[in-house]
Amino acid sequence: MRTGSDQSALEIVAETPHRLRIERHGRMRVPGIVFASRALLPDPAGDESLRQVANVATLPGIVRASFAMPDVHWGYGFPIGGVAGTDVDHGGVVSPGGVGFDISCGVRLLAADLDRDALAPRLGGLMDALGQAIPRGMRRGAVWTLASPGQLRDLLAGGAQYAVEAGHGVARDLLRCEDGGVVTGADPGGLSERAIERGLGQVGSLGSGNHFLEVQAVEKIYDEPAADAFGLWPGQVCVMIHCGSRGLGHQVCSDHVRLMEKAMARYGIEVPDRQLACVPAESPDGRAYFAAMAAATNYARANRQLLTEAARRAFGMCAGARLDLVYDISHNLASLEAHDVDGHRRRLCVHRKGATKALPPAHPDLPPDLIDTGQPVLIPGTMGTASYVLAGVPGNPAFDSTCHGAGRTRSRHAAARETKGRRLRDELEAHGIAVRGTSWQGLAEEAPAAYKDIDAVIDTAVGAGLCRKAARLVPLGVVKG
DNA sequence: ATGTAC
Repeated sequence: MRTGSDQSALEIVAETPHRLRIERHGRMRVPGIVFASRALLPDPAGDESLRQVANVATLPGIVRASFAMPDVHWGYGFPIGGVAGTDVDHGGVVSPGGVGFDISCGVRLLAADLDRDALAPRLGGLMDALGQAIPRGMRRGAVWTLASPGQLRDLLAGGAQYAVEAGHGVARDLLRCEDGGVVTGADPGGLSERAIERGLGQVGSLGSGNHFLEVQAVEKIYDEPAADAFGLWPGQVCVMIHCGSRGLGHQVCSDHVRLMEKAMARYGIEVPDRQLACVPAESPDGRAYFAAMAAATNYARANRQLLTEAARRAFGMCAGARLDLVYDISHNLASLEAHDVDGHRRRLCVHRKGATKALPPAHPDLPPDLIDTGQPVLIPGTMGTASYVLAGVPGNPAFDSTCHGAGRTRSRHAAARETKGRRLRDELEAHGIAVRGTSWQGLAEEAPAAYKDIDAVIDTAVGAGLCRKAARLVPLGVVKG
């Protein structure tokens, strides 16, 4: 198989129907493992993601394999849908490209005490209210305008916990956030002035691209005990929020890529692609990135918390309904974790870029009420298609990781060329899905036709032993960034 | 993803 413009062939072996192996060659330290059938791979004519899987396999300290999830596609340096663990006690690196520009981009699911049939007559009004209440698009305001850079620094240290303490949410919300809604080790003082400036006015905003707030309904339950523990039942109305750390996270990534491009030589590191800039995780530059990434992570968590409050107000007013947090989880992060590798316990820096952590049942990091089910995993589909709630399983080969979405097959440009925004809106409305967008082009770029089949992606993730299904959700209305 | 380009 040849990939894109690069004329050197990658040797790819199908190990199982759900798993391909890219054989080691050149400077690869480990093989590439892609959890996909050949049919699910992006078109190699416009996608270099398998070449990227092989490139990641050359990084210092990488162990086990360079992994790709079933939704893999071309990204900055690392593929989106990539997972890589490096041994930090043996020179293992951290790379901003392995996290992505939208640091701690993720998904939050809220469950209403409301059945879809009861909402039906009021859905239009609710969507209007959400359309008014949810700031979105490029530089278009936010739910919470911070008073000062000092207050932003408190938020960067405190995440969703800071937001709740300031009155934006309830204590129970934090029990249902990954990491309790706040990661430790953030150094807000280490962020550039530009990052702080960009962050001040965007707390509680969706942004654009594939970010959205969707009103959904539970269509099917696959795992009753898990659904019970997550608080989900058939016909229930839910809200899914997909967004990240906005301009602040983007600036953090840019700042540290630039620093690492210069610092790499000092550590004697060479990479096959400039976009894989990295430094040892346990170096001053590596620690600085981690501390800045943690601050951006807390920003993203607070962002989703503020949007939750805006959605709650709309639901209270228009539907007389309450929204409880099911879970909040990131799919763009690096974290320090202990894993068994070749019979030894190792401290790894696990990069997940467009990949979601999926801890198995009984994992010590789970809260007590989720210990028997495993970690809830939230997978947004595309507009007009299903979304999934999954759960972690034992024996996950990819450091307890799974997919994060449907995964693009067509570029934004190609999608916008082939689909008209207005027509897409009309089609969605004809299928009973209310649309509150911001730009016709933005809508067209997110056309479902530009993505893989979410059901096929999920079935592959399950078949590969990465997760199990808990519930399937279908869209009723979408507020588009 | 992103004040869609320093």
